Amino acid sequence: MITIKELAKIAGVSRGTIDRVVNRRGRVDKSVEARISGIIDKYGYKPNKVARALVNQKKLYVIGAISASVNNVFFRDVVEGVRRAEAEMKEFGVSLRYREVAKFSVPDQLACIDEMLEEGIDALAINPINDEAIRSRLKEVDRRNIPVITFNSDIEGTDRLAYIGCDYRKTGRIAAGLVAVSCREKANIAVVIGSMKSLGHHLRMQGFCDEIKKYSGLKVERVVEMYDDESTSFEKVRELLAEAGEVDAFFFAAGGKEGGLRAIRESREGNWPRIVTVDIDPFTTSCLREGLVFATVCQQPFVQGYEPVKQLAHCLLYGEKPEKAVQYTQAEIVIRQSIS
Amino acid sequence: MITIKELAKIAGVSRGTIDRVVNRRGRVDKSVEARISGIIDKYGYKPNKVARALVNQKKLYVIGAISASVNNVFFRDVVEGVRRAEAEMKEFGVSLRYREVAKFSVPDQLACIDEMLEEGIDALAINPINDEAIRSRLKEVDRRNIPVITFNSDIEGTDRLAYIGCDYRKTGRIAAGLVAVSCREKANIAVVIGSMKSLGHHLRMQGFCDEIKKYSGLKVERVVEMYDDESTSFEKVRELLAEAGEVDAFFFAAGGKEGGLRAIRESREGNWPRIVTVDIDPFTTSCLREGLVFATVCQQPFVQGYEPVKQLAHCLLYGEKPEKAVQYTQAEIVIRQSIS
DNA sequence: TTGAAAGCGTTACCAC
DNA sequence: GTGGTAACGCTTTCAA
Repeated sequence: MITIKELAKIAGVSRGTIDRVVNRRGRVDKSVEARISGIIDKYGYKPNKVARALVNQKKLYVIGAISASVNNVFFRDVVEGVRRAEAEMKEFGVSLRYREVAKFSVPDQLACIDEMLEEGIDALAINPINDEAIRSRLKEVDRRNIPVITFNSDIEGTDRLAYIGCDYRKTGRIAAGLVAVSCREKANIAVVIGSMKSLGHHLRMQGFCDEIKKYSGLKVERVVEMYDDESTSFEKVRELLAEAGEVDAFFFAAGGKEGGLRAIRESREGNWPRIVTVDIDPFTTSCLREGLVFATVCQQPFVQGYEPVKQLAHCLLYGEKPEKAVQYTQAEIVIRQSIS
Repeated sequence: MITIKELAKIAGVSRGTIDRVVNRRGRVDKSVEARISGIIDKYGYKPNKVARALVNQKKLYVIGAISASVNNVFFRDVVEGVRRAEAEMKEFGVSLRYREVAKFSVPDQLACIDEMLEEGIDALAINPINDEAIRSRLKEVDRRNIPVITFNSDIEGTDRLAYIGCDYRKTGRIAAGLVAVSCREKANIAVVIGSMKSLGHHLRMQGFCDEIKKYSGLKVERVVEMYDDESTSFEKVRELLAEAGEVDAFFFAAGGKEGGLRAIRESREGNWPRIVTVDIDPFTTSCLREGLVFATVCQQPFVQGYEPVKQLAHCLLYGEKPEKAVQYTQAEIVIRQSIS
């Protein structure tokens, strides 16, 4: 590994000049710059990360993190991941500014971004609402040379360094596979979803339906929206059960499944339909334990909190950009025996 | 974060002396040592990892890695993990010496350890055979102050820093859960295992049987050993099918499942029993695709290669010991929809 | 047993 | 534009 010092001797210039070229700081003569660039390539010089980190420790970096969620049990694990990354990076002079905003409020999220910008952040991890105003604000963030990583849900048309989160369509397909395994012959299936307008939910449902079609005998008979609301979920599922009484399997494709699950539990004791959900929380865990839910497909919420912060820190500290722009978290199948 | 320099000033000694105390290098007056230890605690001094790494880069560390396996498909992913860690740590002056030895040959493994010891290694990652001779040799390794991490299988009675690998019993339990989901009412189950004498296989079977017992109607009727040999596997499974013809589900609890699966595929076209396996390889993947195998429980082979090397490197570079002595890899359920 | 000083590879700053 | 030098926090070496 060649060092900046050796390179300087070879090029017959000072380390300062090499440094300016390597880090594109400007104030270097065009011709000199070209010559040095050549030498850098020739010798394959790569700045030493450790030495770089040592000097950079003096700086105090602030990473902003914004979750679009309040009181969502899913985000507890995300926060844990964020905190873990924070703890690990603390000794390298990286600190964190974490904030949660209401799930679907564009103005809130906008205000939050502005606030952070004002307070001063060096990088941003955000679970963005896929909205025009947010998009243009994130472009502004990028213009200020603040690196951005999105997590949990993505937003098109910005220069975010990476998206780290669920492959929604795949989650749906896997859920379908699980339902299929548990229903040998024929089955009527109901899908309970948050909102058709949510891109993630929509993709999940598509993946699910596409896959179910491959099994003759299986049919998605009903799709119910419950707007992430427990009581709506409860009511709609109860209606569904009363109506025909012929639902053999359920797929709960979003949060807010508690209401619906309670409705099922109450309605037909002992003779439950086959149920697959997404994500896990204490309630789902108890449902797995008692056998009401037989599988749930999770999306590594911890990783969704941990990785964005970690990768942004590495970006600030060592100038390392994420290798992959789209990093899907694993679609983890959890059954009763997986827990504890 | 207080530095060694400041501490030296406070204690009224030189940095050298602090360094000697912190790193237990000896040659420090007893009373001085006690006093300085007190100050270190009081100010909560922790050596700066980055600075430490910077100086230590001059050193060239060698990590030895030994897998007990030749031509095993499973270990391809392990090797990938090892290589990845190697690549990442290379720039920090860590190099790797990787070797594979025949699966059950104690003399081979012993010879391999000795060889490495002679060539000179600074740390050892090993997939040990659980044997008395190996155990005592690993104790010798420890006596030489060479940190050891075991992976894939553990060995009792040594001072290995950590074990990183599968929770065999849990894998068995999860497999049982999957079989149970797919067999609604009654079912006769056959378990195909490598060898009862292998601790891992044994635990897996126990976990499986314990869990199956919880489902009335399900019964483990037969357990077959095939000694990790494809043709034995083929023959024994064929016999089994011919014999009674009443096996509703199979659990292949070890590698060498290819023979057995072929036997099933040939025997009853279209009307296959429910099959769960462990681990994944191209053959298993194709079985998942065609629907012969409906689920396989994997154990993150990549992680089993990556983490030991990475953690040993951190140990050498920063003096960081693994936080947990037993690090189970995730028991990952894979179905057709999980792949590609 | 202890201290002083050099050095690791980088960045930042101040002259020129 | 460019060069020289100090500094980051630690380990190592040599001298006392």
